[in-house]
Amino acid sequence: MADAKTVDAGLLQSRYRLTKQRATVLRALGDGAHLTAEEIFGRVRAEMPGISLGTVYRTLDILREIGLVQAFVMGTAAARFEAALEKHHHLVCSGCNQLSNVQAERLGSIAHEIAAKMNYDDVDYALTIVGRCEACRAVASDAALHS
Amino acid sequence: MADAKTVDAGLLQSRYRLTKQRATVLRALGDGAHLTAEEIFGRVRAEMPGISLGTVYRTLDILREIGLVQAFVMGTAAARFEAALEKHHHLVCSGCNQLSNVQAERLGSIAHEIAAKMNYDDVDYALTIVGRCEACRAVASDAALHS
DNA sequence: CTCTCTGCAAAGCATTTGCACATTG
DNA sequence: CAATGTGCAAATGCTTTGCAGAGAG
Repeated sequence: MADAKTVDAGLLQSRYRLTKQRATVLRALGDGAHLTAEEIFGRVRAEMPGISLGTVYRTLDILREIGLVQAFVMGTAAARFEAALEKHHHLVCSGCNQLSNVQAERLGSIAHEIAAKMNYDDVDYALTIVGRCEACRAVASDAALHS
Repeated sequence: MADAKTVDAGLLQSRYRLTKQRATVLRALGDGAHLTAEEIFGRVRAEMPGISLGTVYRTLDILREIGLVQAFVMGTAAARFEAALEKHHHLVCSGCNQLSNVQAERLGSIAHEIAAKMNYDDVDYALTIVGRCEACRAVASDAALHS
């Protein structure tokens, strides 16, 4: 959905300017990680020491608006951002908050059906699955033994 | 999933005490509304003027832990809470943030399949559909005409 | 050259928390 | 009574914003 080439093109085609900061923020998400704004700030600062956290937030907001970045809002903790590659959903561990990407092709028709029934258009959808990962399960049963 | 009776029972069976504040907060959500903590605070204060917002937050947290309340985290805005009645999902308007409940029975098997594949247990899932409601669509096309 | 963007630092806001007193079971 | 819960108010932490100077097209 957005490879290295479409990244800059995406900005150029939008009403936004292509600046070093924006390109760098996008590159920071290039490895598909789910990062907080602060973590992105850290990565970006490595090659652009003068950048400010405010700019990172502003940039992420723009990139999200254009569709190049996807945000995942955690409960209380900081939101996590990732490059919008292919459509996917999220599996979160209730114990350690580990975030994984998962596919769910069959979802599209379900979501669109529901939206149509309610007379909504411009439809998008996101499935979040919450569960306990293997590691956290181990820790939990371990704790039970020692109590 | 939680009618008037199970409400108090839920608290009693838990490791938490049944206090007036907790019962009142639960009652405030009795009509199925999606309310922010501040709005709940307003409702509760009507019949319990001395209650504090901090207590509302603490109570909502407990009720969520017990499973009597479901929280829906909006992007930047305040989270919205509702009584956990039957399993359902959310349809949000991207224009006005109107939040509606929708059913999606077919989702369960999909979510569990995915979680199982990743070796997660204790699975829950939530589908959020985002779209533009009829009213906002009308406003948008209206604005286009006048530009 | 003009319009947009950025850095900086301060503000905003939802939510959390420490502490002393009140309540519950 | 002992353990929990509550009110109050201050603190926290993520995110946003106003402003003046810098940079893109």
